Parts: sequence; C-alpha cells; structure tokens
Amino acid sequence: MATIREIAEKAGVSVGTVSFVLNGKSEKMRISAATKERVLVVARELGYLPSISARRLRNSEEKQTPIITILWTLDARASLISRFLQGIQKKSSFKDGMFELLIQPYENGKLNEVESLHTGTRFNGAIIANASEEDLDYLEKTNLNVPLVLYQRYSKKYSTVNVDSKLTGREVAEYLFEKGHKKVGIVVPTISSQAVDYRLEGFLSAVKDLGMENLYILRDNFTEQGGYSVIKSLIKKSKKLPTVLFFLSDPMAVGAILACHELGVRVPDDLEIIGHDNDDQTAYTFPPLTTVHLPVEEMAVASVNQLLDTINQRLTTPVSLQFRSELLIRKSTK
Amino acid sequence: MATIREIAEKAGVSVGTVSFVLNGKSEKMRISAATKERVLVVARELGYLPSISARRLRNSEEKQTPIITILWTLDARASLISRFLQGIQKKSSFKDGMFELLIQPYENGKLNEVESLHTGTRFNGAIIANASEEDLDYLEKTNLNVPLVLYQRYSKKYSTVNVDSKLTGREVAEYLFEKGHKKVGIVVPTISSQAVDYRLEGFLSAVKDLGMENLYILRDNFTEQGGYSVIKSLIKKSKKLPTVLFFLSDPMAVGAILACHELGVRVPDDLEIIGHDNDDQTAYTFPPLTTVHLPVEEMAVASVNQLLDTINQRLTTPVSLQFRSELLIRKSTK
DNA sequence: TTGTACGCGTTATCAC
DNA sequence: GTGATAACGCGTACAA
Repeated sequence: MATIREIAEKAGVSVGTVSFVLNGKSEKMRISAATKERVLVVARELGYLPSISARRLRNSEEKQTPIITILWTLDARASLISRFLQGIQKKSSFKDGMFELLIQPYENGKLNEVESLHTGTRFNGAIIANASEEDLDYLEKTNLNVPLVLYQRYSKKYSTVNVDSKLTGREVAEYLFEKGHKKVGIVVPTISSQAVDYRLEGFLSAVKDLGMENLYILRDNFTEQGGYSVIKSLIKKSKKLPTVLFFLSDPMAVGAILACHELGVRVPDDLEIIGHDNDDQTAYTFPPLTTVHLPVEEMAVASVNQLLDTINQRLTTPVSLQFRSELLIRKSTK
Repeated sequence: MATIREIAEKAGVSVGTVSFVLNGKSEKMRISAATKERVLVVARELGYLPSISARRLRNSEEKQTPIITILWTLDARASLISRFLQGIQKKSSFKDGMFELLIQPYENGKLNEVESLHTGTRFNGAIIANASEEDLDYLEKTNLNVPLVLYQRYSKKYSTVNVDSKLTGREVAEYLFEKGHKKVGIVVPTISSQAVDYRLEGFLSAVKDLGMENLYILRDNFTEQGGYSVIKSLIKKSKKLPTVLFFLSDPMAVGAILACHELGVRVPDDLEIIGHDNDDQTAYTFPPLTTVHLPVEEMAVASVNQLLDTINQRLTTPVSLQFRSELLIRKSTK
C-alpha cells in the first residue's frame, strides 16, 4: 500500500533518494549509509510493495508488445496444457518476442470471478480454454471489452478454434463398424464440456445409423482412477461386454487397461479400447493405446494467431477455425 | 505504439472522447455516432494497443496484491507443473486473493534472456523451477533486485525449497539392499539438473557402501520414448541384467515397462523397476509402478509462502527448506 | 541529495 | 446534449 512518497516523508528524504535506495543504486548515487538504512527501515515498517504497473509504465521504452493470457482450468486436464504451450513455443512468433504470454489458472465454472476480464487491466487479449457451459453462458451474456478466442468451444460472439467433435465421434463409430463390431460402448468423463458432448452425440448417432448397438454410456471422473473404477465395476457386474469401448479421455482409458489386466480381460482380444487426445503416455501403455489424435499444438498456434489478429484489429468479426482429428491405430484395437 | 493522445489529435477530438469510445462507453457518454466512427477508424489506422500498465495504474483501487511468477521450462517435465499448480490452488492463500499468480515459460539454460528478471517490471517475485547449471550460474553471478525462490535447487544467495535428493538416492539403495538385491542399475535423464545429479550421487555411494554392484548408468532423454529405447537396446545387447533398475524419471520408467513387455522380460519377476516423482499415471501402469513420491504439492505451497515472506520483507536472509520424499511400493517391485 | 517532468489511460469537473 | 481539460496513480531519472 505504501508508496515511495510516503516512505520519503516518513524518512525525511526525497522520493528520488528512496527510489535509489530501493533499487540498490545507493552506491552509485552516493547516498549515505545512514540515509540508506533509514529508508530501508521505513520501507519495511510500511510493508512497501513496488507498483509493477508504475514501474512498467515508466520504463516503456520496452516496446509495447501485446500481453496475451491463457485462461486454463486447474483440473485433471492439465496434461494438455503442456502440449498447448509447447505448440506455441515451437511454432509461433512467441520466440520473436512479438507478444508476452501469461497463463492464468481459473476454476471451472467460475470464469465470472476472473476480474481482469472486466477491468482489462491485465492483458490485451485472452484465450479461454475448458470453459464449462456456465462459463460460456457468462461469456455470451456479458459484454466484455477484451479480445477473446475460445479454444475448443463454439460461439457466435467470439472467434473460436475447434476440431469437429461430432465428426470425430462419427469417424470412430464408422471405423468400428468397418471392423465388424456390433456391440459397442462409450465412457464419458463427468465434466461440463461442449467438445465432449459433441463427440458423444456424433458417436451415438453414427452407431445408430450404422445399425450397431451401444450397450453402455458410462460416466466417471476424467482421471485414470475414474476409468479404472468404472471398468472394474462394469466387468464385475455384467455378463455382456461390448467388443469395444470408446473413452472420451485418455487417462480414463489408461486406468481401464489396468482394470482389464487385473480382472483377466485381455486387451484387445476380449475387449478393445480406444482413447481420446493422444496424450504422451498413451504410446507407452501396455498395449499401446489406440486413440484419437487431437491437434492441440496446431490449435494452440491458431488460437494465438487469431487473438493477435483480433488485438491488432486486422480482424473485426469473429472467425471459426475448424481442425481435423485423426484416429491413431495402435495395439489396443485389433 | 499509438497513444490515445495521438488518436485524439488525428481524429480532432479530446483524449476523454477517445477513451470513452474505445471502452464502449460512447453511448453512456452520448458521443455522436460520427465521432465514434472517426475515432475507431483512426485507432485502427494507428494500430492502437492499450497500455495495460497505465490502465492498471489508474484503476489501482484494485488493492495492491503481490504478483508472483513461476518460471518453468517448457519441456517434457511439464507433467509436474500441473501438480505444482494444483498444490498452490488447494493449499495456499491463492484462493483468498492474497496474490496473483503468473506462469512464465522459459527455455532451459536461457534464464538470462528473461528480461523481466532485470527490469522488475512484471512481478514482485519469482519462483524459478528447473534451472539448469548455466541458469544457476547466471543467478549466482548476477545481482537481481527481485525476490526469488529456487525450487529444487540449492543456493546460498536465494531461498530454496528442496527434497534431500542425496538421501532419496541413498534410501532407494538401502531398500534394494534389504530386499536382497546384489546387482542394480540406474537410468538417468539427460537433463541438466542438480536434483538428478544428487539422486544419482546418493544412490551410487550407498550402493558402494552396502557392497552391491551397480552394473549400469544409462542415459537417455527424459521421456517415455527415452526409457523405452534405452531399455530395448540394453535388453537386446547384454546378457547380464541387473535385478532392478532405478529410473530417475517416471516417464522413462513407463517407457521401460513397455519395452520389457515387448521383449518378454517380466516385471517384476525378471526385472524390477522403480521410478521417481509419482506422476499421476504411475499408479495405473501395468504393473503399477513403484516410485519415489516427490511432495510437489507441499513444496509448491512452501515456495509460494517463502516468496511472499521475502516480498513482504518478513524474511531478510535466504532460507532453505528441506522436504522428505517417500518410496511408494507398488507392483513393479517384489 | 533533491525536485520535478514524464509515461498513459481514466474520470470527474467544467464549458459551450 | 457534446465534448474538452486536467488531476491522478506511482516509480524513474535527469537537471540542479
């Protein structure tokens, strides 16, 4: 709370002196040791905290580069953020210093509590990831005067970067149909996510269209533990298993593989398993997991570019970018 | 580059008007549509980018809270950052709004290129994670006027938060000795890391002290792929395998398990495997991985608290905090 | 060591 | 009704 002016007053010196002392330039400026000490003591008493904004405003020879923030939820989906960031780092203008990047965690469903979206005092634009339905609702209803890009969500109001999740669901179903599956099942994480809903919808409608039977829609939490326990109880309880299970989350599929091992269900012979995202680990499970590759890295770069274009006012109306996902066949399917 | 004053001049209006238009308050302030349009056009021509610092400085009824930054490398170790952040979120004063948290990626070995450490124009303090030897060197030599805490590194100059990595290495060796192992091996990621070096050192010296034989020190990159390929070539080439292999990285251990499966080496019967970190996935490999639990969450909170204390000048000399890691026995060891 | 102009957006006050 | 003016926030750095 205290400013250097208050310190100056209490210590009986000028603001210049305080500034020098506090920045370790007292030697260069030949401030006396006594004065220095006095200033330091008062600063401590007053709990001085330098104002970053003021400092920065003054030093603004630092060329003005846009500050962009990634709003990401701090939950189990954290694994994808590393791919997102690596995508940005490797393939964008980040390394040329064309923008500054911040990551700001937020709690799922509580986007409305992120003050800086209103005040505009933190960043020039934001990429919002993992927005829940409430969060989207909030965004649609509120008039934010900050450039935004939504990652993996749809909106008419803002630019978006997506994969066609319905198509993904459909393609997986078609693949299973080609492989001769008749009875299938799907496992859905209990998170509020448009993308997940669309994958489910696309899958179920294609299953129906193709004349297959969907035996189960199972739900549990997003993690390995969720996949593990949902499959354990499925296997224990029911006689009839599908021939394949599509997990809308890789960690869940990983957990499921262990459950199968423990209960003597052979993957892929007794049960085939397909995941979603292509997390790093999935190539090294036993057996390696067949999964849908989500082009996170490319989408990350696209999100940043969209946002920069919006900030620079090269883009005046919202744009929707659509990417394609791709089924990676590994050993957990036949 | 352009300021609202320049826009005002070019558009032939006052700065107040420009500000109102740019903030969507033109209605409320009853600015004529023509003026509004003129301002908007000029702003676009000039490529106006609002100065976040100026904005923020003005709005500083926003109570001053310290801004702290986590400097984290954007490499494979990304999995740990999610645990780090979750630790902060769940157990610290973050949720009370006592500080603002930013994450700033940096490239390993290039900490010296992080300008804001010099200028002090971004944050009130920083937690530095994954510093390489060069980075540490840089920190020791340079006089940064910014409060710092080093995560998982030692320093006399700055406060640090660590686990006793030598002790970890020693304890693993002792456990193996108790279990009757005679011939062991260790796999080391090829990253520059004090913590890794200490674990290795502690392990090797204890192995020697206890009269066991260390057959291999294998090195490859930090990832699943690294562990996979190093073990594949080990098994293919050599006749004599150790009875246990200690991996100083969980992902490597995960990759190794798959390599073993593929080559018919049974885990743990033919070869026992121990990892390090207790990544989320390790509880769900097949078999579940015995690993060293790194108390990332607790260390994260401690780092934040140390840093806040330093920023608030409650702490005037560097403090070193030491945590204990813990061996989690699962099924990849007998 | 001190005094003070400066950086830039916001907003309350004042004027036409 | 519309719009201009100026004070303000706070740390920095240069002239005195």
